[in-house]
Formats: sequence, structure tokens, C-alpha cells
Amino acid sequence: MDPAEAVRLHDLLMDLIRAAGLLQPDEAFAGHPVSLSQGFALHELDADTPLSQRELAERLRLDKSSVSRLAAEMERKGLLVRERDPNNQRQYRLRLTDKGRAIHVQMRTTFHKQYECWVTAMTQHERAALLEGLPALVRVIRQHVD
Amino acid sequence: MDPAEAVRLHDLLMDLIRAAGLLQPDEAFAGHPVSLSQGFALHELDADTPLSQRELAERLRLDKSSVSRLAAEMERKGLLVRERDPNNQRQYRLRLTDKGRAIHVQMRTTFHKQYECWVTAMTQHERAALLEGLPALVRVIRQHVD
DNA sequence: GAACAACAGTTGTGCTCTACAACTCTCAGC
DNA sequence: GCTGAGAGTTGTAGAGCACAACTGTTGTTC
Repeated sequence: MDPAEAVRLHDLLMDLIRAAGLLQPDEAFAGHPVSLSQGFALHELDADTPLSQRELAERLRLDKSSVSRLAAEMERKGLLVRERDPNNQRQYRLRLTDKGRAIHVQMRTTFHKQYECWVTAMTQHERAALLEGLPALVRVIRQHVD
Repeated sequence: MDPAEAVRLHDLLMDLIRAAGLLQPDEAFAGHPVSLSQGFALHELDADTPLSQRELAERLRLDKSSVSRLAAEMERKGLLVRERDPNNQRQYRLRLTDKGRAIHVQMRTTFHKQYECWVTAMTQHERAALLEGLPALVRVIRQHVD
């Protein structure tokens, strides 16, 4: 491997984070009445099998206490309901409400427009390259995290 | 363009952010006695032409008051010196100290090893694709920010 | 079946990072 | 010199998070 490639990738990721404003979540979620973590929670919870708070905490890499307050706030906002698991009264089953799902859809739509805007400004060749390279990157990162 | 590509890109970036733990800056900077913004500041200031606090605030997209405290803390840690610009006493010229530069190098080295680890787990073809696609993405994002 | 350990969640507390507003000091134009 | 604009500082407040200590539930062990 060309050793310069790792350096180049470093610069690229730094550029990407800064360029996309990924560390300015307020912008990314502007117009949505949810915080960054709440946005990710909506994403994780919009599935068929409901999660417990512990499972959600794992996926969001947050402390259980943070998720406790997060879920309470989202319930207060009417984004989800916390029903105790009948099979295990210790844990909750977090379920999105219709409103929660609606906001998730709205969020996805906002992001989708943004991404579409970006993607159409790239050449077909660049798109193909990105869509091959990025999944590969995510794959190897995942491997090294586990 | 295949409309599914934008959706795919959305998922990829979400995956990337989460997978890389980019929103858990503590991990990324573990072992370095600097915060996330301090890390970015080291990156911006490690150049030949010194910046003022206003310029640094622009690049970091932070309020001038935040940068004021950021710079003061970095000066206290011995990472930089704040000398007044002789041509304009209103503004500072922020200069990294040798210690500041050393920590920046150390930081880059840590990241470099990480990226090298990832990159070596990818195929030659995937690397080539990523190194073409990612710069293109950064380019179009930059265009839409300006 | 009673004691105990493990587990899910809650609450108290404190820290870090940030923005906003009001302030001081410096410079440039008239 | 006055005035207004610009660079930086300080007071203040809020979001978001982790850690520790707590309550209530489940399952295990004797």
C-alpha cells in the first residue's frame, strides 16, 4: 500500500467531518424538534422489534442514565411510549408513536434532499467510486471496533 | 442518477459517523491532553501564517467568546502563545509552541496508525474507489456550504 | 422459600463545551 | 478629538454527558 494513502485518508475524513458540519448537529437537525441523540434514537427505534433502554444505550454508546433521561424526554414530547416488557418487568419496550415515526420520516426526507443535492453534483464515476469505497471503509472500521 | 443512491449514501454516512465513533471525541483523542476543539485548533494553527482569534473562530465555526476561552486554556497548557499583532494591537497572533506542535504531531501519528490499520484491511480496488469518491464528496459539500 | 447476586432503570451531582449579551480596549475616518 | 467598528473578555445560562448511589425486579443457590 502506498503509505501516503493513509495520510490522504486522514485528511479526507477530517475534511469530511468539518465540511459536512457533522460536529454542528444543530444545523443538521435544524427545523426538527429533536437533539442529535434523539435523532439517532428515532433511527434505532424505527424498527419492528422494540428495544429496551439498555439496548438503546448500547447502540447509541451512551450511559444508561443518559438514555433514561433521553427516553423520558422523548416520551414527554410524545415521540415514544415506554411500556414494561410483560415477560420481564425490569425492562422497558420502547416503541415509537406515530408522531415519532412521522418526525423520523421528516428527518430522513431532509437528509435525503441534502444528500441528493450533493450526489447530483458528482460525476457518475465519482458516485460509483464513493459507493464502493465508503461501505468498505465502514466495514473495516466495524471490524476493528469489535 | 439512481434515486436509491442518495438513500444509500445517507445510510453510509450515518454508519460512518457512528462506526468511527466520530461523535465520541474522547476516544478519538484519548491519550492526548486536548479536547476535540483544541485538537482542531492545533490542526488549524500548525501553519506558517499565524491566525487571530477571530480567524480561528471562523475556521472552527465557534463563537469568538468560546475561542477566547479555548485559546486561554491552550496558552495555560503551554500549547500556544498569544502575542499581540504589532501592526494591529487589537488582535492576537496565535502561535503554536514547540509543545503544541509536538502534540499535534503525536495526534496525527495516532490517527495515522488508526487509518493505516483500516486502510490495510481494504482491497486495493476499494482503496482506490474510496480515495476517488471521498474527495469528490468533500468537494460538492464545500460547494453547497459556500 | 429466603437470602443473595445480577440486572434494568432512576436520580443526584458535577463537569465540559458552547452561545449570547454586555463589556473594554484599540484603531480608522472625519 | 469623536465616533463607530472591530477584536477580545467576562458573566451567565443551558445542553449533554458520565459516574455513583439508589430502587425495584428476576433468577439462583442452599
